[in-house]
Amino acid sequence: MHLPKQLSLRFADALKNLTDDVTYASMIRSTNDPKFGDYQANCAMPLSKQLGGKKPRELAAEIVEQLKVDEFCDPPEIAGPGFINLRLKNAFLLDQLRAMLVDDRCLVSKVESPRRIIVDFSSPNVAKPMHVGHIRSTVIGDSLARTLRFLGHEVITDNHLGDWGTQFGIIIYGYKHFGDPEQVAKDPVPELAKLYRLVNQLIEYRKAKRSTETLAENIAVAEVELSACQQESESISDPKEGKKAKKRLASAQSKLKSAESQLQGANKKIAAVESDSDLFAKAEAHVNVDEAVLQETVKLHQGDVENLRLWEEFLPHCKNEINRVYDALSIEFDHTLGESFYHSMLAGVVENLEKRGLARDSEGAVCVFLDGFDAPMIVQKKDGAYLYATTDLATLSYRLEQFHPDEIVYVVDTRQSEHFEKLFALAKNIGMEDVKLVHVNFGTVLGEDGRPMKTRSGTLIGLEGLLADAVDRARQVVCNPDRIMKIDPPMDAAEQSEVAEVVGLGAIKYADLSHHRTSDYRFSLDKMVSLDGNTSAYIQYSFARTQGILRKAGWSEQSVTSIDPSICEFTHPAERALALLLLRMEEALATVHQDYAPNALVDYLYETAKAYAVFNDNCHVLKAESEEIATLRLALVTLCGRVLRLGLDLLGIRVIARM
RNA sequence: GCGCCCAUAGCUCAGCUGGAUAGAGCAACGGACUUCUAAUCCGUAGGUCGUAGGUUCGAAUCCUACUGGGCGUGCCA
Repeated sequence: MHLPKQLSLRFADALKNLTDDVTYASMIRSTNDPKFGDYQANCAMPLSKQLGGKKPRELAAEIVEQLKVDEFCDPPEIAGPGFINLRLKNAFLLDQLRAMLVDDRCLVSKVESPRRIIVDFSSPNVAKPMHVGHIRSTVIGDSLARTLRFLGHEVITDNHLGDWGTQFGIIIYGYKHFGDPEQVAKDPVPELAKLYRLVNQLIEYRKAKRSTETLAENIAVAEVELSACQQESESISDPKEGKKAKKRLASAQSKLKSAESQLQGANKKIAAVESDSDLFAKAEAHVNVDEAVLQETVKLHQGDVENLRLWEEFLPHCKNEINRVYDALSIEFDHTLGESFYHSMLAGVVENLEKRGLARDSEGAVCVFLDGFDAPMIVQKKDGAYLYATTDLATLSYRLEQFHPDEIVYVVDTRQSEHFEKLFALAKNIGMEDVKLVHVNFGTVLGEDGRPMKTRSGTLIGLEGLLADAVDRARQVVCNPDRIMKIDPPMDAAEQSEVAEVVGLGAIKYADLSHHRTSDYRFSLDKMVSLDGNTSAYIQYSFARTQGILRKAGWSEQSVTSIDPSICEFTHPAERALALLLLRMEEALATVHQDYAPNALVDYLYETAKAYAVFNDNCHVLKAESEEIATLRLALVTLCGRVLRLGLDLLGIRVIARM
């Protein structure tokens, strides 16, 4: 049941003598103050302007005259400049609750025309240590896939694993030069991670060494520029010119600052290596490490026997590593077709582009130049290696052939926006027009200091450790003796562990999903597991309370199937407020789909849980004024539990019966 | 240089295709537990929605300029 949609159909009828434009009929939204009813129609004001002459309030009166909503609403009221306020009839709300009790979809209807949608998400680079930044794509993508599927679409999930890139060149190089085969065989995952970090550090060191001279020059240039700007701004008397000079001065200052911090960063990397004699010796012995790593990668791609063997040996271990994280997060994929899967198709992609005259040689690389973009899309490097653009093109055509999707959703970091703009533009150029391609971008995870957490720099908290931390924190709260003694029958250790896990993992997912996907957000473990405020624990706790009441009342969820027929009114505003929210699940899910934004569902669940808390405080079930009223309240409790569980499930978050 | 994104309460963030008095949470202060689980609820306080213009009945939302920050910008992904 999507109430605004139902109402807008009625408005479309009422407006048909005034306009053909259906957008007016759809201008219905929920009110932000109950005194204006439940929903408001805002069409009268813009329409009066469109039609000219007629006053908005008069037009509103005319619309109301034509409007037939009496089975849903009390008589509409006109307010303010021309708002039409709609208040749902209590009898209607109660009918809907009764219908909802015998509907396992919480009255959320399936879409009329299901689409086949591929959701491409998570896609980590295996062999690189995973950190908190990787969790966004995974959690957002999983939630979108679940939601779209529930809405009735045919969803195919695919984890486009980075299993064929430079990181394997790094590991192979590390293994060949620094690896201890016995150690690696015994304890592959941490050993390989160690090798990755070591070689990466050597590469960074080389880069830093090479860059210091240029960086120093940059600083010198910036200093000269700055002093010139200073002199200039002092000598100018004209206020307008002075302002401009001031601006130039500020710009020069920030340029200098940025150059200095770059040099500082480089020096830090250098010092880290040179202060460690063993590391320094390695760095000296591997002066060409970056070039050599690329060579290893090229050899792998060209089918070098040794490198291919190592890749085959290492890959399963790398997959195990990330699969442990997926297991912990209860995330599954229909397909895991990594980059390596497409390797044999890449040459064909480039050939095809060349044949069509879309790609051509430029500075030794094969490039596609697209209208509206300065930089080309490089599909083959001058050393012959392919790039992610090539793989993405191969992946796209494979998916079209294999799955015939109506839509492909890429849940990928917003920093890759330009790449996807190019990819989508090129797809259009080569005739892939029938499929809707969507880049569901998301913002950066920031550290506590507000700086972006970058993949390649600094020490990062491992993802697995982070999940364990969250569960531990949750356990401390769950096992708080003061609380746990109140629970009857007592929780045994196994149940406590279960609760800790569900709450801890839920906290991490919820924290991510509660922010709008496009905004950067500040990652704070303390906050998300604090279990105060807008957190998963609050929703999970609300759910547990619904189950507690059912238990106490001696009812199972399935056995609550009706509200006493004599009930035709609410007995408390909190009952009505909760009932209305329970009927708005579909609205929330529609927004999730429309904007590919799970935070709309989070907001809805939080609102609903808050309404439930108020209801809980004011409306006693077991001590209700009459048995009939008890049936209404029991129904609300049951339905609220179902809505919260369903909503959390669509976020990929589990619930427990008590906590 | 060019392109994209962001700027909302002390802090972290919402704010739906423009709608009525801009909302939560945290932190602060004051209340409510012989409880269907107080991991809760009620109340108080906190804002020139970065600045300046524009569009109109009406702007946090759309347009322009500016300020400040982030990201990207030919051979990583």
